[in-house]
Amino acid sequence: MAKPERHATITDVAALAGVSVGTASKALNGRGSLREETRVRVREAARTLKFEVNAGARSLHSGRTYTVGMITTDSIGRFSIPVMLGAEDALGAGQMSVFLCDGRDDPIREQYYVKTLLSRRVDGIIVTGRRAQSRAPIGVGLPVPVVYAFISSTDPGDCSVVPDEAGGTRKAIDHLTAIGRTKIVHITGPEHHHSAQVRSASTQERLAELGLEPAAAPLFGAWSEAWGRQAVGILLTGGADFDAVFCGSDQIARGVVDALRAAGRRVPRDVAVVGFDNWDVMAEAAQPPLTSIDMNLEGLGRTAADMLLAAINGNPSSGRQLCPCHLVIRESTSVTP
Amino acid sequence: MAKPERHATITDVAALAGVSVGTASKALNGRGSLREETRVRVREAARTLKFEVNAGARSLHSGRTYTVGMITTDSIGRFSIPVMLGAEDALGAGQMSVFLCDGRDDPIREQYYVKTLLSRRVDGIIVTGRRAQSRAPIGVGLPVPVVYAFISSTDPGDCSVVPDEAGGTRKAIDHLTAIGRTKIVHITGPEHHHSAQVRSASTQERLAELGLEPAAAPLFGAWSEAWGRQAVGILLTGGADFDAVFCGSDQIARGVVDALRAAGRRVPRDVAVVGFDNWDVMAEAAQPPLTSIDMNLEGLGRTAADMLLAAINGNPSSGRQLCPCHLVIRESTSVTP
DNA sequence: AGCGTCCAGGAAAAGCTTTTCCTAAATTTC
DNA sequence: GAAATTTAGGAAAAGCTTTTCCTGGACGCT
Repeated sequence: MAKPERHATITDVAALAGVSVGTASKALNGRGSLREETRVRVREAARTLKFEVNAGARSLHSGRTYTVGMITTDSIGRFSIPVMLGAEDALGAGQMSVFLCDGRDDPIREQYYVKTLLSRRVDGIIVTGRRAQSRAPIGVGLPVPVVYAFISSTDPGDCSVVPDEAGGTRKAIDHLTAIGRTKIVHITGPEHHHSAQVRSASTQERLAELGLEPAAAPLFGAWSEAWGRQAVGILLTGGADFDAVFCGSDQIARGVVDALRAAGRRVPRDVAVVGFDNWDVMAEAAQPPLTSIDMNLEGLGRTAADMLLAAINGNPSSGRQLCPCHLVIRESTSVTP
Repeated sequence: MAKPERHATITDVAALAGVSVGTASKALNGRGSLREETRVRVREAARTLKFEVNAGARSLHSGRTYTVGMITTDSIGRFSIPVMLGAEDALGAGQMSVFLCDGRDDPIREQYYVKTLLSRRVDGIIVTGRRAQSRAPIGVGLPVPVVYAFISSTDPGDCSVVPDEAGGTRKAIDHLTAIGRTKIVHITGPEHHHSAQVRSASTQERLAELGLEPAAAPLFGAWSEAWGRQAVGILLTGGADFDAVFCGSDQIARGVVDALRAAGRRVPRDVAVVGFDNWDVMAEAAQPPLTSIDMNLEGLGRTAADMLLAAINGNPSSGRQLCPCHLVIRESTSVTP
C-alpha cells in the first residue's frame, strides 16, 4: 500500500501556478474573468499536484453537500436493493453521492443514523425497506426533506412512493381471465402483512367486478415455496375445482407449480399460474417459467430520488405516490413452446 | 413536508448559553476545563436549538472524515451485498459512514467515483464485486488506503480479502467421502470463470489426494438451474456411474436435484448433492434442501473493513488474505427425516 | 500583605474554499 | 494626449469548528 501523502490544497496549486488562491479557485471553477492562458496554467498545476477540491470546505460555503442519506428500516434485503439501485442511479446522474445506512429494524440505530446524516449535512434523506405495515416518520420537523420509498410513512403529510399493488393485482386477474380462466384461487403470505391484505382484497374485488366467484377462499400462509406446495396440497385434498392460481409471490408460485406438476396437473394447460415480484432467479428457473407482476422497484427508486431532488430544489411533494406495476408474461400462462 | 429551517451553528448555541464559541465547543466535546454548570447550560442550549455539529467543518480540522467509500465493480449484486453489509456493520461500530458507489462495470464511471470519493476526503476505500478474474487496481499512489473484498487486485502489493474457495471445495469433497461416496462428479459454471477453475481444479486435486478417480470429467456450463438439469441429462444419457455430485453453485445444484428426482434417482440415497454459496432461498427451498459451502461473505466484509480501519490507523496490510469457508449440512447429503 | 498557582473562560488563529470588492494596468474614446 | 472603460487578478471576508494561547480572578502559602 503506497505511502498516503497529504492532499494538495488550492493554496499549493495557486503557489505552483504563481497566482493567488482566489484566482486559482476562479480558474478551476470557470468563474471570474481570467486570461485563458492563466486558466490553463492553473489547471496544469492542479493536475500535477493531483488536486481534488475538498468537498467539505466547499460546502461550508454553498450550504449544499450534494449528498443524500439512504436509510433502510429493515436489514438491506431483496426489496430494498433495487430501490437503492434506482435511487443511486438517479442521484448519481445529478452528481450526488449516497450515504448507506442499514437500520436493522432497530429504532435506536435508526435515530443514531438520522443524527449522523444531519451532522454530515446531507441535502435530503430517502427511507426504504419492507415492513408489514407503514412506518412512523423517522423524525418531525427535520431540516432536510425526506422521501419514503417502497415503505410508506404513517404521516400523510410525508412524501411516500409505493408500488400500486392493487393495480398490479388487477393486471394479473385480467390476464388470467383474458386467457379464458374463470376458476381462480389466490395463495398468498401472512394475513397480517399489508401486501398480502392488499393483494388478496384487490383480487376479490376485481373478480367481483368481472362477475366471477373465487374458486376457493384465499389461502394465507408464508412467503415461501414450502407454503406454496402445502397450499396446493390443501386445495387438491379439499377437492377444489380451479384452472388458475394467482400467487402473492414468486416463491409461493414456484412451490405451486412444483406441487401441481408432482400431482400430475399440467401448467399452464390445466392450471395457469401467476406470481408476484418478478424475481428473475425464481421466475425464470421455475418449470415452466413464471408469468409475474413486476413492481419496477428500480423505477420506483428513481422516482423517489427525483422527488427528493425536486424537494431539495424547493418543490416538495406530499402524500402517497403510486408507481405502476406491469405484467411479465412467461410460459406459466401461455402455451408457446 | 415541514419547512426546512436553517441548521443551528455553534455560534447560536454559544449565544444562547451566554458563552464564547470556543467554550461551547469545549463543553460539547468534553474538552478544556469548565464548570459542570456551564457544560450543562451549553448542552441544554444545543438541545433546544437541535444543534448537530457540522461534520464537514469539523473534519477541516481533524483531517479525518470518519467516512469510507465502497465501490462495487459490477452492479451491486447477490455477492456484493453481504460483503457490503458486513463492512457497513464493522464500520458503523467504529462510527464511520459508508458512501455507496455502483460501478456498473464501467471503468469511466468507476474513475469518476474514485475522484468523487477523494474529493469528499474519505478515510479509505473498499472495492468489492464479482468478476471472472481479479481486477486492475482502481488507482496507484492514492492518498488513502484501499482494500479489495471478495474480488482481488492484480497488484500483489494491494490488500485483498477473498474466500478460500479451494478450502471450501476440500470440505465438500471430504464430506462426501466421509459419508461413503466414491464416485463423485463435478458440475460447475463457465470454464473461463476464475471460481469455476479454482473449484474444479481443487476438486480434482482433492480426489487425487484421497486416491479417488473422478466419476466423469468436470462439466462446465453456466451458473443456472437450467444448466444443472441439462448436465444431469448429459451424465445419464452418457451412462455415467456416480453416487455424488459436487456443484459449483446452489442454482446448479438445485437444477441437479430436480433433474435427478425427475429421472427417478433418489437424493441423497442414490446420489448425494453438495452446492456452493449457501444461498438460503435456493438451498432451503430445494427438495431436498441442499448441503452447501458457505463463503461467509458477511464475515469477509467485516474482515475487509477491519483491515481498512487498521490501515487508516497506520497499520496497513498487503497481499491476499484468505477467509475460510464452511460446510452447511442439509438433507441432500444426509438421511435424517 | 504579597506572591505564586490554579481555574474558568475568552480571543484568535487555523483549516480550505468561494465570493465580493478593489486596484492597477490596458484599452478605447473624444 | 487626457478621460473613461474594461480587464486581469489580488486581498480579504465568510462559512463553521477546534485548538492554542492568554487573561483575570480566586485561592493557598509564607
